[in-house]
Amino acid sequence: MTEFEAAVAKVLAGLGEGDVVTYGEVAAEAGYPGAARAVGRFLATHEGQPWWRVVTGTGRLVPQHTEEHARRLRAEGVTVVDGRVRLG
DNA sequence: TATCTGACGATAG
DNA sequence: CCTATCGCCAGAT
Repeated sequence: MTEFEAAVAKVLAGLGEGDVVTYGEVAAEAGYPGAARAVGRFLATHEGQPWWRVVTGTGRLVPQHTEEHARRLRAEGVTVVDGRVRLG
């Protein structure tokens, strides 16, 4: 577990049910602004993380995982339309 | 150390 | 709204 991973995991742990953030937000909160891709890699390689509460900067769900992603978000009360989270 | 890859992001067309 | 391209960072080989 690297410092970067620990920081990201900590930010994710702070999320609650129905809460959604972007990769950029997570990276910035973790102290690594601009490392959005690294966040995605972390979620993709590490299990046990609330990855479904993380979406792209435009509200798009995780590519190639939109089905499972949308399903999990809906389960937490998040409105998903056409593979995207309703921005409000 | 060099090179490639990916669940990203912003900009241009 | 879409796709295409470049820039970004951290990890793996």
